Amino acid sequence: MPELPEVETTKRGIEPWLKGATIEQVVVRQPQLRWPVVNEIQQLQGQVIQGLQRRAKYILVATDAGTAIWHLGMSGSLRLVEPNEDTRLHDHIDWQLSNGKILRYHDPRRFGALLWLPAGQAWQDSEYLAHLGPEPLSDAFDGDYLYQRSRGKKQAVKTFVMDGKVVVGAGNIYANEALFLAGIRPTTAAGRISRVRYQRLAEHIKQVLAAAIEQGGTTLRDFVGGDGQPGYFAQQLYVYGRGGKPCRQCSQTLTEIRLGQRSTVYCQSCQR
DNA sequence: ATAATCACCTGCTCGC
DNA sequence: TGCGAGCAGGTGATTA
Repeated sequence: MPELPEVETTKRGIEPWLKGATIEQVVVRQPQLRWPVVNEIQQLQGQVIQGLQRRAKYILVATDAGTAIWHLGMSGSLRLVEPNEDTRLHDHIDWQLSNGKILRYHDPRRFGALLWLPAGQAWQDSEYLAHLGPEPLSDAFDGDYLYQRSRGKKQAVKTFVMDGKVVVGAGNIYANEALFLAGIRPTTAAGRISRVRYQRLAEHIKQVLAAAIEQGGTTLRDFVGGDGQPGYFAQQLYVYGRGGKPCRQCSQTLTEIRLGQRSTVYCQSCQR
């Protein structure tokens, strides 16, 4: 489920129930995730949650003892459940909260993670976060930045913008969409795209992510009781998942290829 | 250094 | 109906 808009929506959805609550118990049923859940994670017990932050697709939970860092991987989800709700297959971690709720982590593919950063180390310096590129919705990210970073690169522009060291949050769906909206063919070498075209691309990356975050707020607002499964606003996608179907702008059949092992869809007429 | 590929893991869909 | 192949929203490690 999680691209950046889904992670942001998750963060916003759970924050009201987490902030100010005490973590009474941490239950780890399956520690073998992307990285093993360390025993030190138990230091969360008894801690008051000071607040939540998102950096890239990571959700940071701050306490006086340290910071817990969630990553949802490809199939992870976090939601609040009532204490009497039975656990299901792949419900790997629970946080029992002082307000009676349980924060429950579910992740069939186990590509996600729960990391522990002891107090005293700034999370920006964490080995998992230090190398990350700018946030796409920040002022640090714009067309000039993409232009400068891409000079001399022969890599396809799509894999370039999906590289978290360049910019975070441009996952496969939104990279496909932003490239369509910017009229740029995903296979074009990153180093051969003009400044002006990168300015358009950066704007569309911002726009498509912001719009999805806005929708996420309405589509999966209910993190208590609901099943927490978001949609991808499929009705609004121009290219992702639409290979072989007609372009919504010009009706030409959309082309689907694989780029860096990821499904890539574009319009040969609208994207040059 | 750069760019492409592999690997982690389960579940679902598709074609035979 | 069953079964293998291929694919899925991420990203660090490994290979050319």
